[in-house]
Amino acid sequence: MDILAGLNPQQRIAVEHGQGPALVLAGAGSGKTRVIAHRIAYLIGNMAARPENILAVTFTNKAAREMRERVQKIVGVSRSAEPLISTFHSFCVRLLRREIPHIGYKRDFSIYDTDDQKRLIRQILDEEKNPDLDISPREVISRISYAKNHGVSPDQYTARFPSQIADDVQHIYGQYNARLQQSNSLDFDDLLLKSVDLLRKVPEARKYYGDWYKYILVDEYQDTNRPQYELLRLLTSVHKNLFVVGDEDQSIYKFRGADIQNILKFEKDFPGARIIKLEQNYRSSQNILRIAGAVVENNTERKGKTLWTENDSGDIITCHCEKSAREEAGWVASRIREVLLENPDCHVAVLYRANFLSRNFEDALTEKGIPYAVVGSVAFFSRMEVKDLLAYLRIVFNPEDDVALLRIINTPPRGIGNAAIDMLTEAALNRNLPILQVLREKARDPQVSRRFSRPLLRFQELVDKWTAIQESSSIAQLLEAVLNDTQYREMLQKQETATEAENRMANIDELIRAAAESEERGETIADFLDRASLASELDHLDPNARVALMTLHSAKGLEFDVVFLAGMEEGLFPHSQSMDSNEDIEEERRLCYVGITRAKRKLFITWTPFRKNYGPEAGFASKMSRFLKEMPQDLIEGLDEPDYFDQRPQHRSYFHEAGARYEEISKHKGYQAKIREEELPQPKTIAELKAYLQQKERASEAAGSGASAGPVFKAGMRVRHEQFGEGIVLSRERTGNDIKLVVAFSRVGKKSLIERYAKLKAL
DNA sequence: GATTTACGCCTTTTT
DNA sequence: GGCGTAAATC
Repeated sequence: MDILAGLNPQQRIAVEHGQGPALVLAGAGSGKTRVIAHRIAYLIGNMAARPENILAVTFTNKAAREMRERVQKIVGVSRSAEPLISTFHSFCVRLLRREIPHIGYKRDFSIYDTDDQKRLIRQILDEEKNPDLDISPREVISRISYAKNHGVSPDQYTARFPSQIADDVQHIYGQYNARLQQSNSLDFDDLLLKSVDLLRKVPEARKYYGDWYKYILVDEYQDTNRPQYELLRLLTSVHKNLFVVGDEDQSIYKFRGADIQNILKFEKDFPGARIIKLEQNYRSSQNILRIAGAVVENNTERKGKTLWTENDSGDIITCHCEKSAREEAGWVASRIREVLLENPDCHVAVLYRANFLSRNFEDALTEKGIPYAVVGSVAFFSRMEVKDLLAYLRIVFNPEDDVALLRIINTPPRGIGNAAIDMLTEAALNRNLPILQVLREKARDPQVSRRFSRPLLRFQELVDKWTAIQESSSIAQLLEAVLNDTQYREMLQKQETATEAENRMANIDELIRAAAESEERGETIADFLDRASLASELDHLDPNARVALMTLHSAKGLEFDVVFLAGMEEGLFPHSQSMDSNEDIEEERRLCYVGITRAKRKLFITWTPFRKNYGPEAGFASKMSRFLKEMPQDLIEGLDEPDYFDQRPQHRSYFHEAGARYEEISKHKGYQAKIREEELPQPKTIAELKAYLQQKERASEAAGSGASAGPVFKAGMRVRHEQFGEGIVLSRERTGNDIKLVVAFSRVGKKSLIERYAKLKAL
């Protein structure tokens, strides 16, 4: 196969680029994967590069796999060396499994995913025993990750990111890092950081790998973060052959530390870099490209390129507004049915801003009998039973992995209760030892009562047994041994409903199959665990699925004949938490651009003013997304806001009210913002809204008055509860948006109740 | 120690 | 409104 055949002039220039750094600015659908694949082939075929000296980095496993297949198609499958095509994270794991002893870890380190991180953080928070420490593990994790990605160590934290909780975060951050190291474990961020660390601190390693990888190619360069950038710098310090492909208009991972500046100032970072723009789009119709371009043009943080295509102008874009999220989903499902009836081979995607939106679409599609695949709901490797079994493998593989140990120490129940676990963790903490080692001691300690030590000893013997057979048996066999010895399946049958247990057993079988397959490929237990840690749901997307449901983020890099962009409302898209700064809005806009440009032939956009929040309705009507208004209006049909009253006579009362509320409330500018802030419990009318706000003001004067009409309870009052009977109010205080009452009932004693829900009667 | 009940958090996006 | 973990209860 001729490597250069079928390439357009710009693609060809990129593929034929010689030595030195190069930046390919590739718009959506302009063939960037193609360019990388062909360049790899070109390096091997025309520049006499040895395949094993080539490293290509992608962001997802799926992209890596596809790249590998494409390269093989062009150069043919060679039995000798192949170029290394992998994600940043798996490249780092590979590097570290060989070299990490240089920086004080053991080769069989564990990888902690978000769930493991959360467990560790929670453990640390518990040990602090400090009631003033009021931070959620989630918050801590995201702050630690942010710090790590910006090269800020625990001792620099307060100085670099001052805030009210900085001291607490700094302390926990330090603890967290120490505990990770003690458990011989790395989190996702560490995989990159420790790789950088290694190459910095160990000149021989830097020289070796820098020299080894003569050509490095990076896909989706706009999404690289700082550690990734540093890693690339170190790896290219010898040959300087860094070839990156990216599109600043598709940079959507700022929240994960991606720095759009990496692509914007590439020429500064790598002097003499050649810049190549790919502007011809092969994917979408002209109309789709025009609206995509019109949206992203509103951004300032971009280099600017204009996509063009030889494709037809195509269909007009269809916008549709429904009266509820359910009906929005129903409408989408109906259109999908039409599309599939017309062309059964059509690939359709429903794209949304946040995962929780998938539910309505799943229901609607199921109702209409349309098969679909969801990306990113509950990932296979994060299912409870799968994680349990992997934790067993981890503890055999890395006996210092405390998080894995604590996960399964009493699952299934084996008589090691909370008291025993507390004793072990405390001793381990005091003596800086892995919990398993302390457990070994306590299991044989004559001072420990039999009641505690016997189960410990039995558990230890099991672990020893598995460790012993690990040498001689396959991963699948080891898993079977664990399942038998622990009676894990029996536990599921006992604890779960029949269908649930069956489901989980099927997952276990699937895991064993995956283990067997992994072994067939010649992988070790470490490879298998690494794969499980770094796998993502996207990797399992069935390419034959006609209808795919996923977030806009997951959709990057994919294409579909027909795309539905759902939930196009202010507050959802752009998301309310990304509306404060222009920088955030620009990222949301890029996300919108990504969504639009996934479509090849036809784009539908839907929204609803009356989406439910957590169950209750939002309490105000959402407005159409500003991004809709940025699109050329002549290319879209159905943009006008419909009249709800006439369309739905059968729901007249409800929608009359909702519609009236919408119109009236939107006239009162400023109220909307206020409602948002205070999370008003559903104002039904403007009068009620005003009453609420007035009452609120009075309340702030005379601190602590009630939120809604009705009797106001005070300490000392006698009250009656439907279930608990009569009692006396002891105290009344505000907690968040609610009023909490503590009432002493004569029959059932002291209870705390939420005033709004308790249905108390004054006596 | 297991089963039941309460509450708290969630809904931004992920390797 | 729903799920998972933490406390309360048996």
